[in-house]
Amino acid sequence: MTSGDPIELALRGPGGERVDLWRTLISHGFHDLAPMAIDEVDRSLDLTLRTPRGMPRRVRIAAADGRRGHARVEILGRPATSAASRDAIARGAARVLRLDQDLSAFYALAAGDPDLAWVTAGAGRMLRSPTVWEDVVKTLCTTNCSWSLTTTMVNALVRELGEPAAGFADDPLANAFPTPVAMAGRDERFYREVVRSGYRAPYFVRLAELVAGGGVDLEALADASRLDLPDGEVEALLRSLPGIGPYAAANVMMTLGRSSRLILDSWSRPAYVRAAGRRKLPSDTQIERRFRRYGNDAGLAFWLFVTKHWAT
DNA sequence: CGTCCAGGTCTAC
DNA sequence: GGTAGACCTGGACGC
Repeated sequence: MTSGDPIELALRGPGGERVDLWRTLISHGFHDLAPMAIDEVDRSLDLTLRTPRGMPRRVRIAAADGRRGHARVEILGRPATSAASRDAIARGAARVLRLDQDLSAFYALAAGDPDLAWVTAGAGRMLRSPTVWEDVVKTLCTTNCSWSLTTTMVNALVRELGEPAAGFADDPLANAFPTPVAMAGRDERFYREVVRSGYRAPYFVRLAELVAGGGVDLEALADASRLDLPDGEVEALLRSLPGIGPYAAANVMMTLGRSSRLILDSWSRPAYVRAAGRRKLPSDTQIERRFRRYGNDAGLAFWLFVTKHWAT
């Protein structure tokens, strides 16, 4: 094997569960936000990963042809890399696909639910960003606005403040997502006038300063060693961040593999009504009751319930 | 042209 | 603790 060969990842969960790669890539809308880019024909996802040293690298994740149950991670732009960079890229890709998450207990429950038995074929991994920071900022960009404005804001952040990926100098939307330090270097006026973030501008400034200054360690929330931390504490920490309320906290938590909270918003509520074949919108409490049997995975069960049709 | 509202949150009662 | 009202932006509508 040379340094330019694609990296292969076995698509199996820690409990031996099946992993549906495509279903994972389209598990929620963030695959449409820069620097990620989905190709629905090729069924591949491009994204940009930082490496310990050197420029960020652009990679493409797709099914490995000829090897069932494996994903291929191709390094784009400048394929040749050091062993350390390849290792970082392999770990980054596995992290984005959530291959470390054990869904076997959830699948055991879902198998007995006629509405959700289908998920045991490999659904339920929520695509996540290379960093918790990126998922928090992007989630903030989804609050109280249309998806097109979300795209406008994220594109501006990546284009203006992200570090170019090796071999992609002419494609600013392939830049790595900006670091907290890079975002802390801009003022409220920049976020209003360039990013078009409106009243969210001061949130971006405060959030970036908080994280860049070490006041909050978001990345620790993804550490396996912190899994003993109760969901309530994680939620409280997220809710303490500027602009992060109940919806945003639940959304970030699901990317952390903490899916006890239902993501109830103006999109998911009507989606539930359609998926359940109901005529009118039930209260949030009624919806929560339907998924209570899933315990700490209630939010995941709800999300899969309302996005079932995405796969087909 | 104006009004409404999108994958909400914050502040002030 | 619960609930109005304000809040940027831009696309989709109705007039």
